[in-house]
Amino acid sequence: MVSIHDVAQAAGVSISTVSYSLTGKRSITESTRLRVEEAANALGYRANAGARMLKGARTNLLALSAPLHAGTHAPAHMTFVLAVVNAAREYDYDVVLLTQDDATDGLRRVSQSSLVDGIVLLDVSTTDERADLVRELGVPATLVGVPADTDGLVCVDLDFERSAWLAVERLLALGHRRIACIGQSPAIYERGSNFPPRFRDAFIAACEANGVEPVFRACAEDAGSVVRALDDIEAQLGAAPTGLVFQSNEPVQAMALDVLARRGVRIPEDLSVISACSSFDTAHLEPAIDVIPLPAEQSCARAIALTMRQLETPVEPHVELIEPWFVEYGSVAAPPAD
Amino acid sequence: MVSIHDVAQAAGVSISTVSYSLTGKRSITESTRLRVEEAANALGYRANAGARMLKGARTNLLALSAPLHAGTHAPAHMTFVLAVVNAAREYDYDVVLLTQDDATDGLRRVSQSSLVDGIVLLDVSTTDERADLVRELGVPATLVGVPADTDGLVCVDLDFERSAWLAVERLLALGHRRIACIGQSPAIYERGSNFPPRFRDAFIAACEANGVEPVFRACAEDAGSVVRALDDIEAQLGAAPTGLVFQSNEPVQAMALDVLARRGVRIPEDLSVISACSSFDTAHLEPAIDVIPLPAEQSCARAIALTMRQLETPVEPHVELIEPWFVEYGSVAAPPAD
DNA sequence: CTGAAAGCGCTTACAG
DNA sequence: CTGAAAGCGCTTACAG
Repeated sequence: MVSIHDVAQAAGVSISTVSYSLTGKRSITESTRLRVEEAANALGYRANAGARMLKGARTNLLALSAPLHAGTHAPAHMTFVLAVVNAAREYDYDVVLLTQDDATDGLRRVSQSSLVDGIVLLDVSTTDERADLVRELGVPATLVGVPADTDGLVCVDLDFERSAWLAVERLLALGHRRIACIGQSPAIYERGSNFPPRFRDAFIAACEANGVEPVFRACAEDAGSVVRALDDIEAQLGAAPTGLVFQSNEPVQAMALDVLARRGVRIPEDLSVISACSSFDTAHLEPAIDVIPLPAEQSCARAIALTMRQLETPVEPHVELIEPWFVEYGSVAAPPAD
Repeated sequence: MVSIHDVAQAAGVSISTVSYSLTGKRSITESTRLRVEEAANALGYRANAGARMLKGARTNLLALSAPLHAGTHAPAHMTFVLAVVNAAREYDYDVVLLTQDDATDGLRRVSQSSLVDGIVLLDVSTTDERADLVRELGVPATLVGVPADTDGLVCVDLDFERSAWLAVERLLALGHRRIACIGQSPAIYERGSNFPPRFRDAFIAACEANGVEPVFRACAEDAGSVVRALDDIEAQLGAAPTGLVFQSNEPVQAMALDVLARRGVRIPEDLSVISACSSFDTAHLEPAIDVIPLPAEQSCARAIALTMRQLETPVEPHVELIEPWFVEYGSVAAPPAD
């Protein structure tokens, strides 16, 4: 590998001049700077990563802890991983990917060996052991997701409570009174998952605050469960709902739409449908469904920005909630006249 | 961060003794070795990554180039990424994840700065610019996938030709004569994709070699296309096929099975179905479908093993094809009596 | 405006 | 069996 000495020799300057020329950390006569840059380019020089790290400077490496438990939707997960990597590149950072197998060991390893400058945690659960670890390690870190105990942590997430209210209020404003929500698989609510319970509780609260019956139904990812969920909802309401909120993964939403279509339910004439906190493209559903997006790009960009800020200066621990927004594809309208 | 000096002081030995104790690169009196290990554990010491790299030793970091073009199936992709990370951990390696945006720039950056010891490329296309880059950089590297020009490269992949033959011969052996294959989206064959054309051509060759009409139909990922593909196949054969091979992604297979079910086609009584080179779990299809798996774990484990071997000793460039195998779920039987 | 030199934290010949 | 010291390739005070 070509070293700083090679470049210095080729440019006829000292190694410190090479370093300063390339980092721009002090002013250099234009002509020599150019000479150095030419030599560096010609030789394909890049500062040795190890040497740069050693100087106690930045390693320009971030750890991304991305466990993939069963029940995590792989495409959604991939979206977040890619969003983190791309956001990190904006700050000239590369990402070391850590997976399930060694969630805490891995984080300990890469931070205690000073391999990484900071950490981003994805898919944070309510009782996430990685949260304690982050507190213990005292490394700059940002969690995407909000654990039960946020003490001392910097967290980013979509505001799921506001998302539920947004969906409910949208339907209420149009005059809907029989509304329901199809949630994630029951298992998701039983283990310490993060946002699904928060969304569910907020959905119920929003309904109650507005004097409509809160009908929420968890739903496993198979055709039978979807049919049963739809039937249960209708039974509980005593009539077909006029507004339906999905807070489930893509296959469940696709299956439910399929069942509704076969039953002759027209969207939005008979039923208004909103897909809440979805990370996939609901415009490709049949029909396209209005969505409150789960914004991977925004969440991850904020997580990276907050991590970068922690590298410069201490950041007050806090939870940053991203305001939800609505994207219309025509699946929401006034309820049918009874 | 705690340094080797802290450990040396705590254990009352020199730093070289600490180093040798921990790396095991020379024999140390049991008692002092124990004392060192205790001190190291108590202090939570890990050798500084930068310093270790600098000594010209291993960085214990691998670059994983995982571009995600449109048309790449995200879950399949995620499976490969995780398989690489997990396989690398077996060798005490961590993985720096590089994505689309800077495929070649990124590889150049991490290898020329000596950040990584080697490279693994995923999702290699026929004319992949990363192949040229690997040749140019001269870094230990393994491609998962086979580009058109494999000169000087180490590649691993499932043997797609053999997979096609395996599927065809399975059906022929049971007496099927009207067989067809539903392939990937047409766009996949037009751009320089890697294995789909290889599979298609081998499927056709296998049919012709056995004197049956080769019916291959590319198919886009929407319900209309699936219906048309099935109809076209029947038209071309002049009758319903008795054997069907999927070489498409999960949604297309699910949609096709759905259409067939609605038409009253029973599997395997009326139609034998094989899912070829699929990375997802075909046991969850309705009905479960026999599969020739696209073995992410095996491919990635081999890719890592081959990269590791290149770190020790030069490895002769070669293409290593993984022998395909068959997993039965009961979707294949003898054809119906005409 | 530029250079010589210290030092980051390791590993590993070189001594003893 | 163990230690003192060189050196990996940078960055950055310190001189001039």
